[in-house]
Amino acid sequence: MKSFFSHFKIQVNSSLYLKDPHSSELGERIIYKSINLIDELGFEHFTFKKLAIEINSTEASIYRYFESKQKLLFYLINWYWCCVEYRLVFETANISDPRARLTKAIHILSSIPDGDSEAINSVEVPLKKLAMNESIKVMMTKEVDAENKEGVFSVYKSIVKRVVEIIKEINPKYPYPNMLVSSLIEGSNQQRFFEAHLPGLTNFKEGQDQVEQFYMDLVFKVLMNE
Amino acid sequence: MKSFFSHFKIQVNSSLYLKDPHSSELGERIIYKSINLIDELGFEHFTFKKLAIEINSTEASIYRYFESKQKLLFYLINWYWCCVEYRLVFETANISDPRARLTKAIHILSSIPDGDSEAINSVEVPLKKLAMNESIKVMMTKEVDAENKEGVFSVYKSIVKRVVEIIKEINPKYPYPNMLVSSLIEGSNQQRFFEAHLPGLTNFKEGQDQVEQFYMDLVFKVLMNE
DNA sequence: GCAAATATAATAGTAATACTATCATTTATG
DNA sequence: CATAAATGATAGTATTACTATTATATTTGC
Repeated sequence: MKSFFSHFKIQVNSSLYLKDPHSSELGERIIYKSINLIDELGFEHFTFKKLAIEINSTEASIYRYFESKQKLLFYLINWYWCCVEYRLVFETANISDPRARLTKAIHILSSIPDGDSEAINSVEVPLKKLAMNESIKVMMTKEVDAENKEGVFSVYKSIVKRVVEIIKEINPKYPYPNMLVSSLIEGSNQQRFFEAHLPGLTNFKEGQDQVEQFYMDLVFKVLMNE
Repeated sequence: MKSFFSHFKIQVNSSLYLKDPHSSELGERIIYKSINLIDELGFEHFTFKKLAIEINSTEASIYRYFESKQKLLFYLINWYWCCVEYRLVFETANISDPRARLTKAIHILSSIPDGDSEAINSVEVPLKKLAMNESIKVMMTKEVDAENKEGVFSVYKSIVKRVVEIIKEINPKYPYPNMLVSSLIEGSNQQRFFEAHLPGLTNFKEGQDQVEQFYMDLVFKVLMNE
């Protein structure tokens, strides 16, 4: 159990920072404040200058922690992915029925966690919102291959792999488990964006989590054996 | 039939340009060259300055046609959406079986068209690649609500609506047709990006269009009545 | 408690970006 | 051929995404 815990100590890939932001008070101010500020401005309008003003510091100081705003966003997204993997492991650990485990996994991947009862820390919910609205912009770039080589996507891949394993228990013949999981993760983020801004592309209903229900229905139907 | 054709004369929403690029030779050089250049550099590294050099013109001249590079990209994406709607209407027009019509629609939405036999013009294929890799970056921004009000998404919504109608013929009780279609459109683009750069998230197989097959399988299973 | 190391702040500077403005020149049109 | 319209050439601004330098705090090791 020891190696298990050490794996889940929320430790973001060190290629994403120049200096560990958790190692100092300024570092913590940088990451905590950037979550709000990116959310507020949108990543395009977010700058280190604006962040520096918010935390009463300077651009130069922030650059000692992160080499670019893209890396900072990747850091935050990785932090979120670490939260998700943690929950995925612990919340499915003692469920023996693979279908119940998959239900739990779909919930974790597609819903916005309840801050009080589900989130493992105070930033999981705001991080989820960041990942939802901004992550795809730093993923779908020309730099993706270089970043992949640095290991930026290892946690993400590990999450997909874990859920794929559950799917294989339920229907080992299903030919597209990886695509099903990755399209669920990214698709649910996008559907929530659409719900908020382009509801005509969705089947929005007040007071119901249509996104989670949509994917719950979809995944189980797709895995049905004929 | 006349009003039909006039609807499909590839006419991109006029809120997207200051001066119609199809009205002059320079305008056409701008849009044709920008397709290649955005694809080559990625939208983040694409600038009007670089485009101006490529077409032997100036930044100022390009700004007479498009108020920003975002609007230019939206213009190109809308152009692509117009191609897709055109094909969607004409290629399904005389198919009576709704399942065969849906098969065709999924093909049009999820595949990369064959330049010789399928594309309706010389830019559909490069436009598809642009839409695939870059569209989400201008869609998921803080400006989306303003752009939506200007009608930038009307063709996109119309495409979704057309496919939703087919789905309703096949299974009128299915509760999430809009989400199914919009997740298919965006998801297939992303899955193709993953295939190329993060194949571990997919079920890539040499020589097969796994993306189209994945969605073909998925949509029909999801629409099955119990 | 003090020196040395380290972290941060303050400031300055650069090249590129995303524009706007002005004016001269070319090209199309009536 | 005159006039308008389109384009080119040039310049300029504010912002961005950094890098570099030096001064001032703050921490730590002895």
